[in-house]
Amino acid sequence: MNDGRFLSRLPGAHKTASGGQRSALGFHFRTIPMLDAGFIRDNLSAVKANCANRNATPDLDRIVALDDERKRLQRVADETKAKQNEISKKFPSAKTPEEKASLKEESGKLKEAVASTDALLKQVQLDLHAALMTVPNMTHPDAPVGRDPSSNKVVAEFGTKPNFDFKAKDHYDLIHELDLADLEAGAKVAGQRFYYLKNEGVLLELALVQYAMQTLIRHGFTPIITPDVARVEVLEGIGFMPRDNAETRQVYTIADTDLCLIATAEITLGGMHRDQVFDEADLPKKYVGLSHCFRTEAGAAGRDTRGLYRVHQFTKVEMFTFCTPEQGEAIHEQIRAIEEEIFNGLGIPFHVIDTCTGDLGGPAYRKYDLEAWMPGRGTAGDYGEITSTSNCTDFQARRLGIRYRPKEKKGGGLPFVHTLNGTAVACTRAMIAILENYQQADGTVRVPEVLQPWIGKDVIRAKKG
RNA sequence: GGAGAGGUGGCGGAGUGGUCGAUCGCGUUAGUCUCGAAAACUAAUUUACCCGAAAGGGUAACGAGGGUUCGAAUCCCUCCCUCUCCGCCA
Repeated sequence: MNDGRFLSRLPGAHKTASGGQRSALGFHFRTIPMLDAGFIRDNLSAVKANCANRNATPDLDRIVALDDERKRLQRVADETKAKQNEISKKFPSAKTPEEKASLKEESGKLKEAVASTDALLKQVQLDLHAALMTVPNMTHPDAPVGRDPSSNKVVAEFGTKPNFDFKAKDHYDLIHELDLADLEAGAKVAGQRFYYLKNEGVLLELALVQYAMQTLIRHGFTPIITPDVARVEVLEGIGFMPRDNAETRQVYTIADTDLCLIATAEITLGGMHRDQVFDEADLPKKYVGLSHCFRTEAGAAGRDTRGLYRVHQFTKVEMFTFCTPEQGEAIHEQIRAIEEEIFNGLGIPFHVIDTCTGDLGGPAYRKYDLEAWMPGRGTAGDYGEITSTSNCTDFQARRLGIRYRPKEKKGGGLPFVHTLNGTAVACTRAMIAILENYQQADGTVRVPEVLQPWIGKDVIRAKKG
């Protein structure tokens, strides 16, 4: 799904809870950006080209200049502090009051110098940080280049579109006729785009969750149920912008707290290991998380208003892995293969999209979407997104401070892990695909075989009366 | 929500104003020994940033932020978190 994440400027100073990256000033950044200034400096033309492909316009030259200034100020501050430390060391051996007084005076002057340099340094660090936050991830060389979704590339197709000898209904009609959900009650109680599931609608959701969980457990993923809320800084670490103004913000914030309702378990799964250092031997870590997802759908006014396609709350089973850079691409392919397995197992026709540069969003290095054929969508059926899997390389890990200790220590600091995520099942979208593809001429809907054990029947019929 | 106790390196746990980036134990890694392993012994073992080709040097960090001081893990203030007990509750 389109998570609605995008890059924008972060407000500069904000207090941190704990952890995070520490500068020489002791000042804490809540997050650090995907690309560090050194990388940008060394690869300036490549980064510029990448930003152009991604419709991003960070001021890269300014970043390099700010980094120069940062280094200069850091050196000045460090040297002054070194002098100050020397004076302190002399103090215990100072005998006379005069000696002590003169040491105090000297130290006092240095103290002022340090304070002013530190203030400048802090501002430069804030500016640099803010500028770096606007730089998107680099892009996989094989990802299609293009400005908008029209450049997305279909890389695989699975299943066969149903050939109905009747007029296909859309899921909205099926839900009402079979009494699987109550959208009116949802609107009355919580507002437009909320819903109650009912009857087999409930069983369908639970069955999808079970089916997805069981499949992922079979693939060695650790099952997790996560909180449905998370701190603002975790959202930012994952790449969301919860501090945006209310008109553009994609997530709900909880009044009088620094918490948000999560838009995906990617947030809570990714945040689970923030500020940690893994041993390389423990990687990859593969999780499958269940959560509710809440989205404001800002900017989607008037789109997909019918039925369950675009709602403010839904249930989702999400894959998330922490791994080494070397493992990342293979795991991305594995996650995509699992998504294909899940929807092939459900008997849903779908194709796979390799997302183009302009449509990637900030964190993703490469992204595949599965789009299911939905016979009731549009006038004669259309594809609708059902899953999405991204390789975020170290973009999120940098912001969340997640590193690993390599088996062979190479010197030069600990590398960041790579993170990948992918939808196993987003219940409402999967439900739409099932209802519309499995409908029959008599208005009933067959139950996909793999879900029957949990639903206890093979056909969903209209209720009597 | 109330009361109390705590937050130190991968883990455990010392340390109450300077010689502490931090005793010690465990773990991990390497070496010795061994046919091999274990045990024992020896050594290494936090991280970020800056300078440097490197060797090496500098700065910072003991939950977070601020304060006192020539000097703070250590004293003061604020906040966060964890644990125990009580209350409430699915």
